Amino acid sequence: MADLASVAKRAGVSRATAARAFSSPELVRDQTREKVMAAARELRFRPNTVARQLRAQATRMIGVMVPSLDNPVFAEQLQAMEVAARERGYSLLVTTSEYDPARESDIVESMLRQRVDGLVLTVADAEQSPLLASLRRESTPCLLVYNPAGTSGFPSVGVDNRAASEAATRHLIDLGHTRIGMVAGPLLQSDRARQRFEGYCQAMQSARLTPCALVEMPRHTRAELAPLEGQLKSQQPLTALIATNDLLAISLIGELTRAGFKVPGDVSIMGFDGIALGKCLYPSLCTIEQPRAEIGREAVNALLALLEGEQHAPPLLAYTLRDGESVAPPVSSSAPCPTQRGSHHA
Amino acid sequence: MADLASVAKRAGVSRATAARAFSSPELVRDQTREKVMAAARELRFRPNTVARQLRAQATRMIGVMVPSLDNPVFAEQLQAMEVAARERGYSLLVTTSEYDPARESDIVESMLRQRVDGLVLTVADAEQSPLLASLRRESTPCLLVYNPAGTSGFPSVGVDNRAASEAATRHLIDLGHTRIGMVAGPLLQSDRARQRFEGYCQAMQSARLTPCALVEMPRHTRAELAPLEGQLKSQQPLTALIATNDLLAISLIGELTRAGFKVPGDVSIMGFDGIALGKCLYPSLCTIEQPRAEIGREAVNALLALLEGEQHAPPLLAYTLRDGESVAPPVSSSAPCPTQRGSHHA
DNA sequence: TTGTATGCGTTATCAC
DNA sequence: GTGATAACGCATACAA
Repeated sequence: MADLASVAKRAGVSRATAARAFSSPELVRDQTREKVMAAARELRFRPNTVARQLRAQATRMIGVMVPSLDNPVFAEQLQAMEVAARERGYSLLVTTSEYDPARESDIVESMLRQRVDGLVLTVADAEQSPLLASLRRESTPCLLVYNPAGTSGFPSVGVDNRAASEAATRHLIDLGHTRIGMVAGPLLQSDRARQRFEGYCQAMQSARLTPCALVEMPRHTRAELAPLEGQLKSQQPLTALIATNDLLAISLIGELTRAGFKVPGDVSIMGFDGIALGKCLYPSLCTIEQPRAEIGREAVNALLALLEGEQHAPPLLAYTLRDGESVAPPVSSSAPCPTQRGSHHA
Repeated sequence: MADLASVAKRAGVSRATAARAFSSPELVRDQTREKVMAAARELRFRPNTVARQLRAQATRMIGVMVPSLDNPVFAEQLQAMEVAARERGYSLLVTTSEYDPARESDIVESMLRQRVDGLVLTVADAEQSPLLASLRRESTPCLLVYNPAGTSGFPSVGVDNRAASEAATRHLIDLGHTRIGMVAGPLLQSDRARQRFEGYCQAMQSARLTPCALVEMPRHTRAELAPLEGQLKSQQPLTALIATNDLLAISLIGELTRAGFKVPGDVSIMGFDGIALGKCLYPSLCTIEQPRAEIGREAVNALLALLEGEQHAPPLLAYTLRDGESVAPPVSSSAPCPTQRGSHHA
């Protein structure tokens, strides 16, 4: 491919002038610039970003690592990041970690070798992460997304998971539920799942209710009924469940309905994340909505601010309790309803 | 950041030797290599990929452009691509076009400047694309995903949309449906939506049934009932609908149910794409499953084959008809249902 | 306003 | 086995 030198020769100017015609057109006489551009067109010249990156010691690339793109929460955030980054002239190098610490480290190492200008990461557990520990010794700016800031030392973009989960739980309590459980993915592997459980416990205790043990599902995006059997079929069955993410909640509704339970008649289901699809279902998913797009945009903005040396600590973003048809007051056990249950509700 | 020169100095060897210690260790004496590695560790040296890319005239980066990450179909494909690419030492530069031709062109131009080794694109309409036309003049290998190969001149990875849609329609016909409609996103903007409509018409005609006009939704990921009112409330209402993508199908089920229709009792709904979530719902989504992960992997493989000069034309991949609870035989119209509904819904 | 010269960090070629 | 050197394509300090 043609390079600046050949363009310069063809235009009858020096390499420096040809270069300027592209990177600082205002420094070059109109007529000269036109000559250069014409030559460039004829040669189908295309500036080589790699060379520019090497020369400039900056890539205008952001390294992004998310656990998985199979969860719309991350895909929706990434979608917003890409738009925001492109607007400001940055590109995204995108990777997925599958929550695997070894992969996390490999990925970040390769991104650092690629000399990305900054990193936007979502790790399994920010508190326990050896990766983040070693990253603190690097000079590449780094931002966490969804991970609570905690003690990691890195700024973080996201909502207050604990408070949000507490609000979700309180919402159910306010509706009259007393036997509320929480369902999570495997291993409680993520810091946010842990915080969400804490928020739940907090809300229960504040209402003088007894938190149930966390129910762990074998996969973090698809629910099964087996681990819940006991609590659903007991004398005092749970009347509401909170899932630590929407995918879990949605599949829980599916499984419960298939098994003959009414949602929300027999059991109310609440999600967490606010993925777009939740609004389109019937019953629509009642959930804590994290502003995924705003999180993505703010991650880009905050990172670029860091790059420019500002100490712009990103604020906690606001979550929203999105009401939905998957939640209703519990059917009063004192008034066993015959045919119906809350046909609608608020 | 430390460079090879400083590592070399510290190790008491030449730059060339230091470089060899990394890129071709076998060419260097064990003892020398150890010295180099030690120096590298002490200086926290990290090879600069950008310099290597410039020198090698190859980036080991693949430029990926999808319409949107808000549709799990693309996110799931991308997830698989990322894993496959990483396995083979490649990175992904990811962009979203929002189906906007101007954006498509900008994006590809910037990726070519970045000297990606190859492109994997999903465009709105491969037949009509000026972008693809101009891309044919470039030497960068390019692969289409989901777009039918058609006349674009580029190899393409995906399923036979026409045949798949025909199979979907036939499935409904075989169940006894005769009044079947198709629902699509706005503008029929995508070549695959068009093919899917053709497949539907083909199947209808083969069965001596009359295809209905395509129903266009204002958004391509969320259905509304208004455009369907006529066909659902007529004397001879439709008994089955095929959506051109799963998100549309799922939201259609939601809206219909909310409006008092039974799915599949009153109307059967069939999707297209096979996103993972469809299996978790109740009713589970009957759909044409495209092998998203396989498509992603095969896209990477086929592109890398192209890079190595092989003329590995990727084969059409197999779709699957995934059965689901959203589809059932039509209720015999000779037995008009009394209790009927349609009580609400706009 | 334009030209000259140099360096960004690596690797490949050629000697030794 | 190892060292010296050039080249990848661009942008800038400095001189004219």
